[in-house]
Amino acid sequence: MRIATWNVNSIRTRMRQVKDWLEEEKPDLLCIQETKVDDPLFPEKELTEDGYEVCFHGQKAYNGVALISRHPLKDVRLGLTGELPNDEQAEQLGVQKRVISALVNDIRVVNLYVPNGSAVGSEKYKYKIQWLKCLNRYLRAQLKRDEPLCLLGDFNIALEARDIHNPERLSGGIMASKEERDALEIALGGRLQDVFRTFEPSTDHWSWWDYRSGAWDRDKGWRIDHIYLCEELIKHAKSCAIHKKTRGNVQPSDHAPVIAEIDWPYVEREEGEDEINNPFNY
DNA sequence: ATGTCGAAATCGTTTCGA
Repeated sequence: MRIATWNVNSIRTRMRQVKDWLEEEKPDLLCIQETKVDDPLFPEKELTEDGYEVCFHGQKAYNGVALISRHPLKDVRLGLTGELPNDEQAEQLGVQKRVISALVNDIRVVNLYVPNGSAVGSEKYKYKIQWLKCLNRYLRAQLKRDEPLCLLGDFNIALEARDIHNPERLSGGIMASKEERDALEIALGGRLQDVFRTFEPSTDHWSWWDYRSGAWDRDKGWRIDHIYLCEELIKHAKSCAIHKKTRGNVQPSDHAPVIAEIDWPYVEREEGEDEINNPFNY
């Protein structure tokens, strides 16, 4: 099973590129962020006519998330609510459409667009920290369910120095401050592994390049788009790649897709099954 | 550190968010 995340920065502006990428890669599931469109205006038909099942949770101009799937989307959930009853904080934070989740091939997939936070100490930064604390509570409840979990999306946080092109200058600033890094680590709770890092330990792998300051031309990027897997799934992870090429498209998103391959659904082989099922048994 | 984007309203130029 191949699962991808991509902040498309407006689905309506990027639809041609999304369709081209889907045609080339044929992932089982694509999770997108920053759709920037109200639900009634989501271009659903353009995807369903290509054989995808789609669910979305959007708003005008800002935020918005969606799932585009070759498999049935079951038990779709919107926002960080639904885990704890009468969760006022989750309800309040749910005004901004940043979370959509579903069961896909028995995997609980949670697609996130974490707040950017603007500048350390700002009102938006405080909101980001509150939001991450709420995510922590949501994941604590989710992990108790014993469903295989895949948490992915645009985290707007580079957790380590190797995830930033210039850690000396940028560490401590927005997307790299201690408080937001700690808040994300706590939410991950030592139970979720960044699948990209299980295959690639080195720096100079980015998923986002600012439109400004010629960041793409100078390859000055950040790795802020992640795919986290629970223990059970990480055992079956086969690869993880950043599709940097799309950032070089005409009128690109500022983010590139990240895609992971998992050997799933995984069927445990019985002792002697090879001999029974393989008539050539050599 | 901001030189660029995308969307919306204040409408063709400005404002906000990233």
